[in-house]
Amino acid sequence: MAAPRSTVGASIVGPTSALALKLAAFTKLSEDDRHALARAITNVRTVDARRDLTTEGERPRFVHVILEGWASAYKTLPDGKRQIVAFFVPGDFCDLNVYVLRQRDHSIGAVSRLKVAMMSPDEMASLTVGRPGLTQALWWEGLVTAAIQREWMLNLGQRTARERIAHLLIELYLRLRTVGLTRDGGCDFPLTQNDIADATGLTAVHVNRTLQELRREELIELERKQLQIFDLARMMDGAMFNANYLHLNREGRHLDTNE
Amino acid sequence: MAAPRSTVGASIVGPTSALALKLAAFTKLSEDDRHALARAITNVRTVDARRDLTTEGERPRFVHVILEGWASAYKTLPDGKRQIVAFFVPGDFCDLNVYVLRQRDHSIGAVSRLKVAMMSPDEMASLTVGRPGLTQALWWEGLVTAAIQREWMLNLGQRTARERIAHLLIELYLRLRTVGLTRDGGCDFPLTQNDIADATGLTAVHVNRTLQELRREELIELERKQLQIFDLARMMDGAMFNANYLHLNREGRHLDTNE
DNA sequence: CGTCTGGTTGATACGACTCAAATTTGGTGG
DNA sequence: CCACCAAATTTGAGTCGTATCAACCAGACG
Repeated sequence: MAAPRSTVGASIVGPTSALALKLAAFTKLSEDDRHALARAITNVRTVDARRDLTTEGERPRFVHVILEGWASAYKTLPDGKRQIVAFFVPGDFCDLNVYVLRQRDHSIGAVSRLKVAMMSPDEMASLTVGRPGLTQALWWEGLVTAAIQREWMLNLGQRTARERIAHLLIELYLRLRTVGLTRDGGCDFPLTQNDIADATGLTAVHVNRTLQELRREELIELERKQLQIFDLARMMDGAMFNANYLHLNREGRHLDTNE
Repeated sequence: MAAPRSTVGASIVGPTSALALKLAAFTKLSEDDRHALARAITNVRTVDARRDLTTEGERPRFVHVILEGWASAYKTLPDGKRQIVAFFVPGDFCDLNVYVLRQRDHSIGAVSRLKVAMMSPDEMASLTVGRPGLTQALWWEGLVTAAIQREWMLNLGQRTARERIAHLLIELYLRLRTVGLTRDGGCDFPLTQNDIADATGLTAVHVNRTLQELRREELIELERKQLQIFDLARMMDGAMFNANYLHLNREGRHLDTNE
């Protein structure tokens, strides 16, 4: 799998934003597409770590795109149990098209300090009209989000604790890699063991012991919010990880612009 | 919550198809919208129970709409474990927009004998062009499908066996009710205990014992593929069921046509 | 320098799994 | 209509993975 070059200097809003890099994993965007994306990022908001961006029940007015930091989408039960249903990293849309619905059925919280772009329905519309490549790329983004959700169900329902955790680490590592946020085998990893527990349906205690196991076997290193994966192949094997669901192999290459 | 009237005589393809009934839970479609939907159902395929409609890895060429019967979407692991990630009942799209992707990341199987309509990308496009109400209704359908997936994650990750199973039964009952396929408290229910197990991340043995418990408490009756829910309120309570995520309260009523 | 959040450890409990076998149901052909 | 078979459901006994509860520790921060 061809990893994008590490792009340390990539601008947040420029034509090589995380979003543009991510969409490039689907199809080669035109110069115009990339500039339209960059221009669409006007309304930027900063959110402190552990603050909520939006909460369940709210009326959705904007679509959010992560520019910096990590966010999580979660649902809670009356008895206080909490399930994280998605993580969002730079380049991800939190909720494509939601403004069609009257109320949100989940909350979105900042895992680390966030910079997010807020886009109105109108802005989204003017971004896509007359840009079929970009439109399809955005559809792709939505479909991949749904595919990730399906894989998480497989994770929650069928994998063991160890497999679930390993799977999550790998997924996030690969997603960060496509937007240039890894450097050889490692990446920022702001999740607490509690976050991992809420995402995998385990308890924090069990997550702790399982992480120790992965460390003991020298598969990973994880401390001070830094993750290092020493042997990706062995990790993927142990987690029964199949990257198909991320659809990162330029599946829209027939739409590539050749400029 | 206003349940649609039972529509025993509703035609499969007419303007009161299950699909049209379902979309009406979002917005009142125009005469033209409903006829366009009816006309779009041309390529109908019948699939025997327990046969696959499409399989993982395949190139998606069509979008499927269920006209009759139930289907499931599932993923399997190399060690043979299987997770059902969705059930589809009449009026449901199996995979809105999938043709944007090069390969499917999950399979779709017939639970019972199926009638499905197959629609090409072109047909979908000509269905929506110039019909903003219908377009938004289809977006809504996609968003609700995603919302259901999130709720299932909450189910898999945080609820007990008993809650998971009760939740699944209620969800399917309510979904069938919006397309007129229930009659006072009961509905067809073609899932085997094995299917329920694969959808809830439990074993069939445990599903069996849990169903017995629900029966013993006179909450439900389930035999010969017929489900009866005796006390929906108590069931919803016991499952911590919150119907918000189904977005059935005509959230698109501002788009209603007044003809 | 105390406080707080996140991480670690130990002991114990239980919900759900496993394996194995029996029973019932539904469908099929004679 | 009955005999037969496969699929689905049910039952029992024993086990295990993960949860629970309760301390304790380390580093970050005001």
